[in-house]
Parts: sequence; C-alpha cells; structure tokens
Amino acid sequence: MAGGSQITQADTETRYEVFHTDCPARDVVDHITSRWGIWVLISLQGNDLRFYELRESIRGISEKMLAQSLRALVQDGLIWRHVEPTTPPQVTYGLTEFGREVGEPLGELFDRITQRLGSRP
Amino acid sequence: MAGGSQITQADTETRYEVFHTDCPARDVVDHITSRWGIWVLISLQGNDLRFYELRESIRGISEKMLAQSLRALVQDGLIWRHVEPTTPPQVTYGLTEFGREVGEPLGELFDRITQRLGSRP
DNA sequence: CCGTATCCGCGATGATACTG
DNA sequence: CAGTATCATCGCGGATACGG
Repeated sequence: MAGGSQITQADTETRYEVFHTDCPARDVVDHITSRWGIWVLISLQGNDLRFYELRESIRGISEKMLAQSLRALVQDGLIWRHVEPTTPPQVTYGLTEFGREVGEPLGELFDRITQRLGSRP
Repeated sequence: MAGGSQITQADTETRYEVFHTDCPARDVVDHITSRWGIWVLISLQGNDLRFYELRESIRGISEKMLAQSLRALVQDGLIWRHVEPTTPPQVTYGLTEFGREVGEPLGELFDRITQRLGSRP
C-alpha cells in the first residue's frame, strides 16, 4: 500500500478492497477492536505487566476474557508472553514491535478523544 | 492529558484511570471499535459518501447496522449528515474535524497492519 | 433512495467454581 | 499466581418487511 501518509483517493479505493476479501488484516483488526483488545494494548504501552496487573488495570474485565484477549493478541504477534518457571509461576506480557506500532495510533486515538471530550472528572 | 507524544510512565498511569470511571470517552471508543464503526470511519476518509455507497463499500454490513452505526457516530460528533431535500432524498455523510482527527490514527493502524501482514493478494 | 420496525438465533460475555 | 472449565444470559447483529 502506498507508503505516504497523505490520504489520497487512490489510497481510499485500495482500502475498500480489504472489506470484501478474507484478508488476514480483518481478523487482526477485529481482535484489536474487540471489546477488550484496545484496553489491553493501551495498558501495555510503556510497561510490561503481569496477568493480575492487567486484570486490575482494566476494571470490569473477567479473567476469562482477559486470557482470551491475550491469547488472540499473542497469536497475532502483537504481544509476547514470558513465563518465569517459579512457584507460583510468574507470567509477564508486553508489546512486540508490531504491537508497539499498532498501539501507537491507538494511544493517539484515545488521547484525542479524551482531549476533545475534556475528560478527566 | 499531557500534550507530548512520548509515552512516559506517567502518561500510562493517567490512562489507567479512564478504565474505571464512566468517562464519556469510553462510550465513544466503544462506538468506534464496535463491529462496523471503524470501517465506516475509514471509508469516509478522503471522500464523503451517500448511504448506499457506504453500504456497498462495506461488504457484509446490513442496512440496519449501517444506520445504527452512523447515528451513533453522528451523535458523537465524528460524522456530519447532510440531507438534500429532493425526491428521492439524497443523504450524504462525511467526517467532521473530530472525525478526521480520530480517523487518521485509525488509517495509520490499518495501514500498518496490512503492511506487516503483506496483505493484498 | 433512505431509512425504520420487528422478530429471533447465536455467539460473545460474565459469574462461578476449580486446577497446577 | 495464572489460568481453565462450565453454564446461563443477553444483546448484537442479520433477515425480512414495510414506510417516507
């Protein structure tokens, strides 16, 4: 896809195609934009976290959904998973380079929204 | 929120808070990351579109979900809606400035993923 | 052309309990 | 601590029909 950052008509036309095909990108996007994916990726920006830290960061997420989201994102290559074989085991998650590339625009997105809405009560 | 684009520990800590509160940002993010929101926003980048054009661009979307997605995004101030009172009426949709701000990182996100996956069969 | 209204299945989601 | 297993539910999203 054209390397530039300018949005041209041609770029947009090209993008359309992706909506029809069974392009793998669609699956990845679906994972990222799944109910919890975006929050996981944002949480991991700037710092790696343990499972329980993620669960406590993202209020409202269940262990099941967290595990499920993590598995999908690890599978997609956005997140790495490191197991320290102690007892009890310690599992740490962090962003891969791909994950950082993807997380960056997500952080932008999020910051622009909060800024525009004048959040932070 | 801190104006810089560097991801610092402090920035990340601040973001955590948003996951707990009933910050309006969360609703907007949920709309954007809803099943069809992202595709609508990406479709409208660079060109305004009519209802049927959107439906045809985004293969697989039903009229119901398209209308619903559009309503939510108009409500959120990301999209404008213009009605030309002809018969039959012509309705056009496009991105507001806010929508463009939000759409830009989404386009980035999308391009990075397709690029990484070497898509486009 | 641009929707809204209605019905309904099914999968995502959550609560709970249990294991290594 | 870091999950899996199981089950109940609930609302998203699709199909269809109809209205302005």
